[in-house]
Amino acid sequence: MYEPLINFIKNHSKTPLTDNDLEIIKDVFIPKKIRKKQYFLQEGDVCKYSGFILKGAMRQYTVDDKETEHIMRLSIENWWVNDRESFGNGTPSIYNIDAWEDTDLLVVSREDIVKLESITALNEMGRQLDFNHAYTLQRRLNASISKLAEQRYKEFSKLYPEFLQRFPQHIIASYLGMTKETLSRLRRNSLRK
Amino acid sequence: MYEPLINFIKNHSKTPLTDNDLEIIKDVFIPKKIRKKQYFLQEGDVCKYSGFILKGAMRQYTVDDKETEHIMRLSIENWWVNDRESFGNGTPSIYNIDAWEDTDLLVVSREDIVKLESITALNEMGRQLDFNHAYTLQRRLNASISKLAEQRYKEFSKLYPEFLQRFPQHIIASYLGMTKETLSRLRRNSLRK
DNA sequence: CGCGGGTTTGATGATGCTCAAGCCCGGTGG
DNA sequence: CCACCGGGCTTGAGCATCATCAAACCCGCG
Repeated sequence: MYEPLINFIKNHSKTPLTDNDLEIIKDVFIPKKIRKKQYFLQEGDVCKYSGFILKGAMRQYTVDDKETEHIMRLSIENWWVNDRESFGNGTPSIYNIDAWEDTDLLVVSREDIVKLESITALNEMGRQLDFNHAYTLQRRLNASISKLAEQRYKEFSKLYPEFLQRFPQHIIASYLGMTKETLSRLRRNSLRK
Repeated sequence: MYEPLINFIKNHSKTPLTDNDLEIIKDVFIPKKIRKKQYFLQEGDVCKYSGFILKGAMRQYTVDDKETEHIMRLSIENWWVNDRESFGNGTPSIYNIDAWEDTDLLVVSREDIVKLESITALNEMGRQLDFNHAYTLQRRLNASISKLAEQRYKEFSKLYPEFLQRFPQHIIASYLGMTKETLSRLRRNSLRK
């Protein structure tokens, strides 16, 4: 059950994991199940857990004054879920995170995170993830500012084909910063060509 | 001359700097002047330097097929300039960075960065900066996806009043993902109220 | 004085949003 | 087995927001 997590850590750090590290990890990461539509984190709460997805799919989003959801992040197997900022600083989150499918996680709590500080590989992985995250956001922001809806969709399809399978179109549309209608029309037009 | 940099590091880490650390820093960070309009980094090149601004103002941007510039980041005194991704990985950058005003920097080269690895405070600072960066991008992306031009401008003015002084409106407009005309009209309308 | 860079204004049009309706499909319960 | 329902997808009409293009203006500076 811990295999996927262990592998992920190995793939995202140079430093190998000692047996002792493994002990700690298995001790600190706890299995957790979340049913479809259940919240992992609600706006206004502090993000108490950071989770690694073993199976399932989740989404992170804000809700505006018109009750419209804006998807900030989608996660499936072998991805992490949390609000880095809230989890890191203990401040209330502005995001909601919920399960789009029934999901199995391995989670660490904020309190237990100190127990992991001695593990070099995990620190490296953390840096790597922050780095990737910033990079992804930068690309997305750039696309959002400088590209048309159709180009954004094309880039997305190339980059994350798995997501197209897992999430319905209205979710993808929101992730891309457009309405489901626009996405629908745009796909029809692409097909015609 | 190294004061601002030293202070910045102190303010962004818990670990104090030893005398030896200071030695290394003064050895590795080199003063550099960049004249207005000169490039610090050009699209396609590897970002060889990471710089800390002592005085001046710089901008980071992409240029699209219509020759339009899209500002990704603005920096003034006590900010860093670099393309984190290119500098970190040695890959060609997709960004341009140039000086908007005559600028004084302290720069580290990619080769010299290893000499800083032993300095705990700098590592902490690095994490902190990546973290802040990701957080800023997330807020910006969220705004870009879910808010109207006027709200984006208002948030920006509150968050970065210094920038309004330092950069002309067409730069701010580009940073906010709108045209200078839109920004101009929007300001007129806000005043009327 | 003329020039360059920045800002403003107006007219027009593209892009994408809103709202409303209909369709499709799989699941549920009578 | 069928009726119904909910969720998702599509389509159309009208509209808001914002971009584009072109012109004029403003002002500091050589």
